[in-house]
Amino acid sequence: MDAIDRLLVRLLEEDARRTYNELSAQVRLSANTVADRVRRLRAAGVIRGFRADLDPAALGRGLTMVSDVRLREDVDRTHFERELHRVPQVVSGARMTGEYDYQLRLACLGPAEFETVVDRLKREHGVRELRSRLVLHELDVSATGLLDLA
Amino acid sequence: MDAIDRLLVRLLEEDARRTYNELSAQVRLSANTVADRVRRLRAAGVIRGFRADLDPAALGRGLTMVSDVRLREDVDRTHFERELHRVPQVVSGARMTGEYDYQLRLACLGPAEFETVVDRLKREHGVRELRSRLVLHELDVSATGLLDLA
DNA sequence: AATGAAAGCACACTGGT
DNA sequence: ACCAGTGTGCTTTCATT
Repeated sequence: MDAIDRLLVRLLEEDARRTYNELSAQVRLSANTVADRVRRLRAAGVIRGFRADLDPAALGRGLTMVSDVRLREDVDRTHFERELHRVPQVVSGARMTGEYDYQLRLACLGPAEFETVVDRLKREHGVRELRSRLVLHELDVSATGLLDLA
Repeated sequence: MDAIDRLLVRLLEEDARRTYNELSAQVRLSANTVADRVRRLRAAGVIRGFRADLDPAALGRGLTMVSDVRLREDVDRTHFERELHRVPQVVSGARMTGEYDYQLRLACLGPAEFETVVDRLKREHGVRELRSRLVLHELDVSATGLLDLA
């Protein structure tokens, strides 16, 4: 994980579809060596994968809510986590310390859909309490931050 | 934005480096047409870009905190949002409704670094109050959700 | 919008320093 | 770890429907 690896990661973070050839020109190594390095970064788990970055709004999901969630005492967390992918509006989530057990991010068509999601989480997934707020807008914080101290 | 576009988006969401050739085999159109469709999806803003998905832990940032933030009355939100990228530990953020003004996600080396970030946000960025909790682990919710109703 | 043909590139191998 | 050469496969452009 030297300076060149960090540069490669940064370039792929900007545009994951850059060719090895293009990368090689930037880092002044052969395309071959670059491909090797990228494979190593993947194998090491630094790069988890390459994803298309989608705009929920452009897909009609203009309403994003962040919901803190507390589960009922009797529900199994592992089970909750496994079953959560059945609710398509849940776009991410994390277990957290603090007053609540999880924080979920919900991308919805509108308030009506959010309402059905709330009901569903309570009815089918053992959610006891739910504290939600609306995302007004996302900040773009140029994801290069992860590399500045790595 | 028909069913084929949705399938393409899903495939690129799984692996953004799939070739047009591979995609063409999946959707039973020519590679050419697939490339056209993907370009259109980009132009339409449905696909914002292609990103390498990095593991903060593998980069040494093993401590992720979620912090709700309230700004001092006198600070300009636009300015706050523009200057935030100077704090490399801030990996994402959003303006929100509710008791707090923003929610930030902070990827830190450890508690000591988090402490310096807290101080810096208060000293340099007009943060008045900060309510933080630790991310225990992220859930993986197979990001296909955005497409199931799109 | 979709297709096929063909030129130009990029990629994965192998082998070699 | 890095590089060069080679064959194969990919992307792109253009003409066509």
